[in-house]
Amino acid sequence: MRQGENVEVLIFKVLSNEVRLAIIKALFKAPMSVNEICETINEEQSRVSHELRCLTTCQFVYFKREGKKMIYELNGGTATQIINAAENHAKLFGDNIKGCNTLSSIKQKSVTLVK
Amino acid sequence: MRQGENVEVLIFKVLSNEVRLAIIKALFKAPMSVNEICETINEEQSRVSHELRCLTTCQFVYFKREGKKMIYELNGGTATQIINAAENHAKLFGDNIKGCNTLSSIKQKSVTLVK
DNA sequence: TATTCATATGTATAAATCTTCATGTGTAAT
DNA sequence: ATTACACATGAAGATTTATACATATGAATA
Repeated sequence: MRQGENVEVLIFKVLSNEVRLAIIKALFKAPMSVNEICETINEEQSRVSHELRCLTTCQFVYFKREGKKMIYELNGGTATQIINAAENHAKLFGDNIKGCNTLSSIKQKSVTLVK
Repeated sequence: MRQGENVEVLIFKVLSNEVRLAIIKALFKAPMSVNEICETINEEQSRVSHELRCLTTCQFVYFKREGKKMIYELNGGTATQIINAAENHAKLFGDNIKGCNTLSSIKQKSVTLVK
């Protein structure tokens, strides 16, 4: 992260990652242990643990111990709200966005709307 | 961007940048030329142009020429929806998130909620 | 208490993104 | 047609983030 970065930017950074987003979406359905998350999203355990730490720190999920397992659960509905709003944009404009190869240097090909 | 990345992740990536978010927020108020954006958010022109290209490609803004100037304008309300939802999360949990130093290796300090 | 299971953490390399500088392009005015 | 203005683009080095591997930790059970 860069210096002085604001909270909103950080929130979007957390969500702008395939694995973290997949974890959140998996937890939409139900609380799960780490292994269950790994199976659901088909990712390696240490990878998932790293991302879960990020998600708990940013309060998108919390956890509780159950014997040897850690059960992760979504924290409130804010993640859902943000993701739904993004899905709305994706629904409207997704086809254009899909063509992107890089972020800073996206190849622009007559994708601009003009009123 | 990584291979096969989905549209939602890309949308969040676009928003997870100080300058791009600042541009969008500047355009909340009114359509502006590139120079006006530069002055408003206090950033260099080439930087702003690069980020505007990203924003137009992803359909958050569009533009029209007016003489020598290019006037940039927000495209619909989806950006506002997404940002408002993020602000909602920030309002609830921002204090914890602020403590973060890096993204993948956030230092976790008893920030976890337990029901 | 030794072992196994479930998960977390540290770290190094690879990959992506940011940022700046130099320069290119289009429009309008001289 | 030349110049100035407004903006866009290319590219490279700097910085951040992702990813994978090795290993550590805590709980339960033998």
